[in-house]
Amino acid sequence: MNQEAILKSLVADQLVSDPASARGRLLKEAARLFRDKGYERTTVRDLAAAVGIQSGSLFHHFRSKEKILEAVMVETILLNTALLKSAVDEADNNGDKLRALIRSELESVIGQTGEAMAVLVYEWRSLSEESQEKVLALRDIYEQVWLDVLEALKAEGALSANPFIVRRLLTGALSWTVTWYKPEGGMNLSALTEEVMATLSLQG
Amino acid sequence: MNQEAILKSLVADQLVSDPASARGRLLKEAARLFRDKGYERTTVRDLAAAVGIQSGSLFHHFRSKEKILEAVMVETILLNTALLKSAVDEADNNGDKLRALIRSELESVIGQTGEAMAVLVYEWRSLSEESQEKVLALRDIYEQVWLDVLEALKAEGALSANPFIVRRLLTGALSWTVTWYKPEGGMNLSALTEEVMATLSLQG
DNA sequence: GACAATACCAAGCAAGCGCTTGGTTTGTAA
DNA sequence: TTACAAACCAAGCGCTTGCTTGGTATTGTC
Repeated sequence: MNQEAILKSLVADQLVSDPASARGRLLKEAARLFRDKGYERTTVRDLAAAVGIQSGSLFHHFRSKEKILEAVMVETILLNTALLKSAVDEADNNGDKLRALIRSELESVIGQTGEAMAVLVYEWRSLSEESQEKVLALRDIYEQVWLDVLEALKAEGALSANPFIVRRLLTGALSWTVTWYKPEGGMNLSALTEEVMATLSLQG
Repeated sequence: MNQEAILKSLVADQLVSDPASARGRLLKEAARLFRDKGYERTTVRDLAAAVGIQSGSLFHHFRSKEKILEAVMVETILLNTALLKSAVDEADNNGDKLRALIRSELESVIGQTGEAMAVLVYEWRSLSEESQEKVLALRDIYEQVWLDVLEALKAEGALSANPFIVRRLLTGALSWTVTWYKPEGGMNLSALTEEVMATLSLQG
């Protein structure tokens, strides 16, 4: 299943907002603004202006500004978990599975959902505690996909370090790419993926 | 030269505030608050209360709230560049130099200056453009220490990936430790350093 | 074509924000 | 003791914030 099909399936199940709907467009703009200016610096007037309505009208769609942040995070993690699972399922050995995970996460961070992924990583503190728990539970599912592959690699001797530690180091390393990676720089996603594999000394 | 001596030397040169002075204590509290709540969520009233003065009195010490953030960042990077250089100078082969760099950066991120380091990494957007340039110039000096060692490792064949990319991946990986590493968890700094080395497949 | 339900606007409120002001206390040195 | 600067306080100004309110278009359904 390709990315488009996965998105459509999630929209059909009402797990993710249709990007064409009013709600979906607002979440998209919110992700962009939250990443560019930060959640706190982004005002409800900014959000409203980005979709061409009055600030008060926002509260017809969301109970509060924070609920917008929560929705951005929840929908992003649901979508990317689905994409990650799909990617890993298509590979048939653990080395290729790891490569697929790295590439999928890089795509999430750098591509379409990049703005929302950055928000997910860097605006954590702005969530209320209840929202944090909700997002955390979803995050655990995502992380388990990674851990299954890393533990398999460890078991077959291809990895010498602790899988939990490796995953945490990779989380930081991959999410940080959003601050420096520019596709125009001459290095495409495949090449970047291979550089990460090489850094782990796990070539082809 | 140990950490204490390096700090004293920087204080003597007036590059870093004495942690015992009013200014030094304010910067310490500011770093803690900025990390815990974020720069935007931290009010000048919070900052003032943390050192036991009225909010207006802050502006006797700093022209604006943003100048406080700038000072936290500038002093942190100056101190940690000095610590990093000192650490790398004490090792005598490139493998050990890399180990020293990793350990030094982990100490910066996790130890005494951890709060300020987190601010340096995650509150970038809240700086004015002029302040960003000032901090960026200092950061380049810090980064060059890393690049010298990684390029030497590449030249001697111990590293297969691109040194620039490796450094950027490590920046993310190491700074992210602040979100998950707890010394009480049973793993000390030396062990974590070795896990990072192992992840790079560069053991002892 | 009636009628809800949904989506939106225009106006503004209460609270909190960074920062300023005018004046007082504290420390230092002749 | 006097002189003066550095450090601080008490009060509050002007502005922005998230959000509310009461009302008006727009849309979908039978």
